[in-house]
Amino acid sequence: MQPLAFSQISGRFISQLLSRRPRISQIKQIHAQIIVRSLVSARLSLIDSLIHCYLHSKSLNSARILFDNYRSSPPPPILLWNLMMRAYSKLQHSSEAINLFRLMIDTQAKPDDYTFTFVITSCAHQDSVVCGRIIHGMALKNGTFLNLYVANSLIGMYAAFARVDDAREVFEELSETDVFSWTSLVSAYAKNRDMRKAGEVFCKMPVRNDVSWAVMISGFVSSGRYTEALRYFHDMFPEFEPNEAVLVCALSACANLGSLDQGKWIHGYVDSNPSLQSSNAMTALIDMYAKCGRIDCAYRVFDKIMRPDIHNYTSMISGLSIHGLGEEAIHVFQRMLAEKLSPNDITILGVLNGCSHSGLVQQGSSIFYSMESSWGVVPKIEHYGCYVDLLGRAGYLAKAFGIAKSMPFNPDVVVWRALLSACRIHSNLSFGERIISYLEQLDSGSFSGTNVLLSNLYASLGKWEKVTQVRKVMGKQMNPAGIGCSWIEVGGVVHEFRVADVLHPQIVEIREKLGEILNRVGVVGYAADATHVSFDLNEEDREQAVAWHSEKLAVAFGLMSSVSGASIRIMKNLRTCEDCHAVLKAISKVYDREIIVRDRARFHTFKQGKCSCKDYW
DNA sequence: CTAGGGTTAG
Repeated sequence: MQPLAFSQISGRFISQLLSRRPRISQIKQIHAQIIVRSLVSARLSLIDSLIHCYLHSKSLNSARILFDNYRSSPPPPILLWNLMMRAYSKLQHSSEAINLFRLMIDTQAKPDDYTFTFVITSCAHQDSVVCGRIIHGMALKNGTFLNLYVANSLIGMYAAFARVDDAREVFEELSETDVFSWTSLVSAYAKNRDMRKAGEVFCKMPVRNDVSWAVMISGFVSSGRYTEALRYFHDMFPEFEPNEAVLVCALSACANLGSLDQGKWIHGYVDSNPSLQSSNAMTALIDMYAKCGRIDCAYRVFDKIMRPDIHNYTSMISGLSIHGLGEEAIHVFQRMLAEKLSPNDITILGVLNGCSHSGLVQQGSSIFYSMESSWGVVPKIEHYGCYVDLLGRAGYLAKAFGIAKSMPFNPDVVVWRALLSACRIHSNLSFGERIISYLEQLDSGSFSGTNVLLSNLYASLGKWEKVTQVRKVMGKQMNPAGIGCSWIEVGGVVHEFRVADVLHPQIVEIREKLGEILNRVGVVGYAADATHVSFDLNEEDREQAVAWHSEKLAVAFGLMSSVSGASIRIMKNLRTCEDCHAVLKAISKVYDREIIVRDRARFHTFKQGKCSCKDYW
């Protein structure tokens, strides 16, 4: 810390010093000098500047103490109230900003347009819309018409709560609008998962900017419409350069689609723009590579980061975990601890997940039981779910069940499913049926995922009449669009396949190729298993449906297009069925190809007739 | 030496 030279102190000199926004250590020295030399009474505005500087250096408490002293007499100017509120809202202390607003009203100070914009922005971060509605009313009473800034923050506030009608109402009342008003309205529809309406408003916008595009792209990503997200991403060129937020969203879309080629292209774009090389972008790149099956590339991005932060570490650890590299995940976790970085709840979820899939019961248990005392992370239900999964997979069914029953949460579908899955792995029918009774009591919406597990449990025990029974129920409940969907990326284009698909333009050739594949794998002993396929079809159509199963179509297309030399990557969103597993093993052997399948968040690598994943079937 | 300082969307 450089001591300041205070030989020639005057109020004017201090005022000049403060106007240069000094660092916190210097602000404190100046503050001390103001007190020592009793400059306060001579110059009240020095206190204003001092508060300003404390806020600038994010020392809210110091600023607040000065502000509170100020409040008695004379009253602080509106500007200071506003600055305090803005600081609270910027630093995510939205409740404190609202408290201050209340205090302001109580002390008869009159809020202005700035006050309203800051406090309404804070209301957007509250749990409920109630506060925002009240303050909306006050803003209306305060002036004859709504200031554009105030109105825009109201639209943004209603957007945050997905209250499209309220947002629209404020928007319609405006006599003039700007890009903020429009973007906020688009954001309201996007938050409400209504991308059709969001798109309509987006089209009507008189002026768009990078944030408007970002809102659309992130809206598509959060409603799971990744292909459309990438289409918008491409459409924004060359009119707009994507900013960091857009790239992170686009990378997330690539990660979810397994779209490695497009992900690589974005990586190149980031590499050539130093301004885009933020921590968030690195985190998204690591995640993208990991989820596209390229843990080696993820590692390379991670290793280039000078001082990885907690988010970089978290995505690296989670990436290793979904690749079944539990030991490696723990290794990176320990490296992170050695760097004096404290894990957050997601980091711990990542490590536990890694332990779970690698059978590291000791390490996982130790992390689970010490997470609160060591790092102050209170276990959430997800952590219990992960731990139950860890114990269950390792065969400690009774212990896992005990945790599920005694944890401080009511077990949810995820926890019961983890147990049910463990019952399947360890062929424990009696435990499985007990868990099913718990699952049925939960009465929570869709049971399709549960029924898949249940039917697989019965199948693994050879109880075929039970399998048929469950499949019948499933056929009635399941959304046909949500099942049996696989996709593969070839040359930057994602090709999607469904059971009994006829939509693909090259479907005839793909079908031919599939016929050839099935003939060749028949020789090494693969026989299609009709019990796991397309339950809503009649017996007659089953034989064909077996041949048309979505993963097979994707693989056939991959072989036809010679994807990435030796390896074929398929991404899918449903559990790999036994039949698919068998055919992929056979194909990897006959065609001498490496086939990587991503099933939800897990990778299975098929190589020379074997699968890397031990715990699966 | 006083005035001015401060706004909204992902």
